[in-house]
Amino acid sequence: MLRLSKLADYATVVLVRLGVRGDLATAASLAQETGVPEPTVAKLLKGLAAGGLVVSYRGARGGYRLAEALKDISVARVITVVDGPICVTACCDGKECAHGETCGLSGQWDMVNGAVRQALETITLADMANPDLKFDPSSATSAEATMHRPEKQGGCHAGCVGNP
Amino acid sequence: MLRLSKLADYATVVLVRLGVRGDLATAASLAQETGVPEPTVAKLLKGLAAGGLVVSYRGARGGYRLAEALKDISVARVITVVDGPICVTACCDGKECAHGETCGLSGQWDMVNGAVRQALETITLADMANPDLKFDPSSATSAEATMHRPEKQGGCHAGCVGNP
DNA sequence: TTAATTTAAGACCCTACTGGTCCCCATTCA
DNA sequence: TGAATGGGGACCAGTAGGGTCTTAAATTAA
Repeated sequence: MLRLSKLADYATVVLVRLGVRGDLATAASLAQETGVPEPTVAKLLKGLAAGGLVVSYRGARGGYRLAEALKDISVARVITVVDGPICVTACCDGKECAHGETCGLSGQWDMVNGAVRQALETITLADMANPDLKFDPSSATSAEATMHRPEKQGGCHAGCVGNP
Repeated sequence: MLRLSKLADYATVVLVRLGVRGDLATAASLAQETGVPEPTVAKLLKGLAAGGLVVSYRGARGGYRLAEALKDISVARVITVVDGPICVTACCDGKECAHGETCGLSGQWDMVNGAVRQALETITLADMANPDLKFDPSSATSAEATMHRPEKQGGCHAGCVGNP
C-alpha cells in the first residue's frame, strides 16, 4: 500500500492548520479545529517541536507556532520528522543487511527511496494548503486487478480526520 | 515510515529472479533461490498471475514465467498489483471521505500520490536487476532529528530475505 | 506568592493489520 | 492412473501503530 503512517498524515493537517492561522495555538485548540484527538495532537506537536518544525512556548498563554513558513516546509520533511527517513524497505541508504547478497537486490532499493524522496521534496505544505492545486488524474495509472484484500470502505482514516 | 509491504518487496525480488532466469520456474524453486518461504512465494505468484505480471502453467512440469520483459515492468506496477493503488493516505484519487471538508486537505493528497506514483513508474525491474545502477546519495536529504521510535536494528525485513 | 494554564516526558494498553501457514481442489503430464 | 503443480480459500499469531493516562516542569497572571 505504501501507506503513510496516520501520525505523519495528522502532522500535515495540523501543520497546515497552524500555518493558515499564523498565530500561537494550543494543542487543545488545534485538536478541536482539525478533529484529531487532543492527546494525539499533543504527542504529535512534541515530536514536531523536537524536529524543529514548530516552536513551543510553555506555561500559561503558551502554545505552538510554526518555525518556518508553510512554503519552506516540504512534505518529505514532515514525514522524515514524524516517521524517520523515507525508506520503502529496511535496506536503506547503503545500509545493507546481513543477507544483502542473498536477495540480489542489495542497494538497489536506494534508487526507489531516492525517487520517492525527491518527489516528496517538491511538494510543500503551502501546496497542500492551496485548494487550487489539484493533481491531474489523467497522468494517474489505470486501475489494475490487484491481489490485495478488499478495501474496507468507509474507513477513511487519515487526511480526513474526525472519524472514529 | 512510508514503508512498502513485505509482500510487495518479496514480489520484486521474485520477479527479478524470474526475469534473470528467463525460463519456467516453479514456486518451490523460486522460494529456494530467493530465500522467501515457499508458501509465501506461492501466495505471491498467485496474485502476480491474477495481476498479469506472470503467466502460470498448471499441472506437472508447470510453473511460472514472466508475462513481459523486466524492462517493461515498473516498480509502480508491481506495487499496484500486490498492494493495490499507490495511495499514501486513504483519501485517494478524488475519492473524498465523509469528512473531507473537516480536515481542510480534501483532495490535496492526490498531489502527493501522483508524485510518488510517477517517481515509481520511472523505475523498472530491469533497473532493479542492474547492479550498475545505484542511487546517488548526494541528492539524498540530510538526516534530521526525528520523533520516530528507535529503529530496531538487525531487523532487516525485506528486500533482504532469508532472515527470521 | 500562589494558583492556573500549558507543555514535557514517559508508561501503558489495545486494536487491527500484516504476514505466514495450512488444507483441499483442479489441472496437466508421464 | 498417479504424481506434480497451481488455484483458492480459511485461519492464526506477532507486532507495532496509535491512542490514553499520569506526573512533572515551566510560565504567566492575579
